[in-house]
Amino acid sequence: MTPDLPTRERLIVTAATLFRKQGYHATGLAELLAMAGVPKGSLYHHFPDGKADLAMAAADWVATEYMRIMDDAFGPAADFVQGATTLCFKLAKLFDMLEATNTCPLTAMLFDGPEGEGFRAHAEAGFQRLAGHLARHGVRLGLSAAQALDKAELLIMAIQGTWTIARAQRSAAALRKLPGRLYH
Amino acid sequence: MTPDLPTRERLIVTAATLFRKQGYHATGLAELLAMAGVPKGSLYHHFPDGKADLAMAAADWVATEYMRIMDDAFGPAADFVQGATTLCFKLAKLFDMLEATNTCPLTAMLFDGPEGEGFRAHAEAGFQRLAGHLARHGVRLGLSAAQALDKAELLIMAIQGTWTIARAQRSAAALRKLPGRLYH
DNA sequence: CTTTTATTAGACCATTCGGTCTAGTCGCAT
DNA sequence: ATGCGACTAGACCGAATGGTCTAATAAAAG
Repeated sequence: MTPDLPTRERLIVTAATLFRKQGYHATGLAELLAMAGVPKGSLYHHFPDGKADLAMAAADWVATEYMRIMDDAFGPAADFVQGATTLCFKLAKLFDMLEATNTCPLTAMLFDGPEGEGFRAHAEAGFQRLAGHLARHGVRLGLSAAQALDKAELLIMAIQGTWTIARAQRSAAALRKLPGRLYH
Repeated sequence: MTPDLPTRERLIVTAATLFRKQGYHATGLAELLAMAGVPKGSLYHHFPDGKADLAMAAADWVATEYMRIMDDAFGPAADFVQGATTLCFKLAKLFDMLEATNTCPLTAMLFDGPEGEGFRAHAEAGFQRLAGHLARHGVRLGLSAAQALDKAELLIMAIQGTWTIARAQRSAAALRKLPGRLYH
């Protein structure tokens, strides 16, 4: 799993991968540690609160990755719709690369995570950050602040739901159809 | 929990409730049985394959419920957009009633369930059934078959993603805003 | 009433869960 | 070289997991 990253990073990436594929509760620590090639002691050294702590870090990592993909898609775009279209196709490609087994990065962290208010708030903040980031692209491309946030939030929500269906169907087709359906 | 239903039904309803609130893997059999007031023996009598078997039945039950709500919303509607708007508001009300802790009925069964191909296929079929059902309303309201399916699938996907966000935000506001965003 | 089938009841089991804890190892500053 | 802090290693733990099994009970049929 992901060659010679520092232990801490390797744990985060492995956790993100596994949580996205199976969910938080379906992933055992033993499985996670085996895949990361890291002993238990190291986990609790880097993440004193264990699995829940790791989930926080994984959520952050995943959100950052997501923002990077957004930038790649919207950077060269001439308008919001074009950026959104590129984003959907990029995600469809990612979906295929992950062999259709992974869930939407966002959904994984919003749906299934450690119990308790702490993580919920963290996940909500993560979504807010993502939406804000995407909205900024909208503004840059000429939308009003309100319009941009509206379009950004709708797009993220739609992608989330669509990805979930796409996984059940084992096909990225729904993701590729999304822009056409959303902006006819 | 839901007074004097036959044991089998009580198990299904309790399972659907719990899976929707916490997910499949986060729900223990002990918890489930305690809430349903049913001993273990009865579970394995009615559902020989145990938890996974019960999850199938719960998924079916939830899909049927969802279709009933769709009918309530689209039955009196004059066009698709009106029906969709009513549906979103009905779901928002349901969301509030469940104290914002539950996930979208569909998402729960698509995201987190028993391992193995069997359940995935079952969940996919459930979505297909739902989309087909909703599309039939669309056709009845004047859309072409292709248009109706497009709009039905998009609506269901958007609701799914939106509900997930709504839960993270502990507010049904996003669900109520959805129709306006989707159909400007 | 007697027999038979459907259902309930829960003790019991192996396994796995997340988490703790004590040794030991490594790199680096002195 | 020595001492120190960061990190690794994995044995170990109690609790909880899903699942099995036998005995008791209820309901229906003869």
